[in-house]
Amino acid sequence: MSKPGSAPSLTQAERTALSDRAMIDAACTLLLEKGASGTTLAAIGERAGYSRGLATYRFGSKAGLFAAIGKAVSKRWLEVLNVEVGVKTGVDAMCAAIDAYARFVKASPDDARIQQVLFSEASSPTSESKELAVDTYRHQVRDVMAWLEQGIADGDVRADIDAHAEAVQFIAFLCGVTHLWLLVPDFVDFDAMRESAKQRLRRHLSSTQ
Amino acid sequence: MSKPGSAPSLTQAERTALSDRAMIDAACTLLLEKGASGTTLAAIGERAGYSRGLATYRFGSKAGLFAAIGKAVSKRWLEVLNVEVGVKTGVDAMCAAIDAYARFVKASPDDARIQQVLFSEASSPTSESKELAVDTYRHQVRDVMAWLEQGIADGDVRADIDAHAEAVQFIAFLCGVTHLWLLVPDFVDFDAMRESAKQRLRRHLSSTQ
DNA sequence: GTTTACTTGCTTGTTGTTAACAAGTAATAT
DNA sequence: ATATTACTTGTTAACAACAAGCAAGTAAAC
Repeated sequence: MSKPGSAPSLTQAERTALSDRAMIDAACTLLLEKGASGTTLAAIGERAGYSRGLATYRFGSKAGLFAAIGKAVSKRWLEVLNVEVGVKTGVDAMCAAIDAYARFVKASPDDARIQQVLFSEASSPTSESKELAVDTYRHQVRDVMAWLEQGIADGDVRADIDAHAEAVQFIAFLCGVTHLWLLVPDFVDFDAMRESAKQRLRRHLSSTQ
Repeated sequence: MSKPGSAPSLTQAERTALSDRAMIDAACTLLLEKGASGTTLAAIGERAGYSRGLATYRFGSKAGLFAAIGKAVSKRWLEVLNVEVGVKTGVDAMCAAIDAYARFVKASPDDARIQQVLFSEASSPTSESKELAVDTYRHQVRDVMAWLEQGIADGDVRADIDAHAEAVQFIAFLCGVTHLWLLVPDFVDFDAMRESAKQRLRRHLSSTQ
């Protein structure tokens, strides 16, 4: 509160929060435009209105910044998922997850694109974002597995399935659809896919044919 | 045939073929070890027994070399696929494709890994290998679609499906499974997945329940 | 209330690595 | 003998990462 007038007069904590956010926003824009390897730390800092060195200074490294972005995006997706799935279990929960994902991609396509770009990098043997991707997938598979096991316990899901294998295949399906959608957008119509995928799930997993 | 003894005395064409192969082999080894971004052109040339500059000289650029590798791997996969599918159509052809893929991954895991690493890079907006990946996927979807349409014509496949959407989902499923397998190998058991996936296909697509 | 010591947010200088290209050399083909 | 070809070495520009520095802010001492 020392300088009234021109300067906004922020506390130091507010300043870092502001510049962090500005750089994350800039990084997202550049990620969508030029991809991970085409995005430079200098460009991020400068587009955010700061110097070329700030991004490294704050996030330690390029991988550190990308990890922060990946974490934020994953968090937003999990919120959408939790709202849609709620307390559902079994095939209902999986169908809700499909709807949630279609909704997420429609409402926040940039988030979906960014997650896909960052997680694709994780395929590289030395990728530093590998851990985040692996943890995310592990978590998702565990959730789906729990839905299936509860569904079996409730008698809604066939008892002769391998819950883990089915969960992995379900997550793999969503991964693959996103991958193809990002690569060839006109190929994948999420709405057309939704009903077909849900029908397939029910036919395959429901105990009540 | 001028220098008997020490030098192997090869024609120029033989020499380039030899060095090209040596560099592609070296690049594959390094790709599996360190990923695409961790692999340097200098390391490729030197591991192949040549200078740091030869890889650039021959393939024009890093992307050019990777494209050559991607093309070679895709070609080998398509050969395996064609042998397994043969003249099958409809759901039978799709089941054969699943078997072929499981066989390919088991017989040539390195090929599968390399293809996955290279195609993952294609997710990047500025990727130069994007075109190859898109073409490959387009080709595969077209094939699956043709199988489905023939199956519908023959009365083996339900006539009320969207062949294109189903084909995209089938390819997406295979992409996703590979992606997860590369990222978390102990997660994905191709053999456990095979039967389940084939059963799901039949239940979903066959006209004869 | 003013001066002094310290912290913090950010910038600029620098280094090592890398892809890409250009210029060169020596072996091969004609 | 001359031209072509296979390959190497020199060089440049871009980049990530780090270190040193600067200026604005903050708190303590007098």
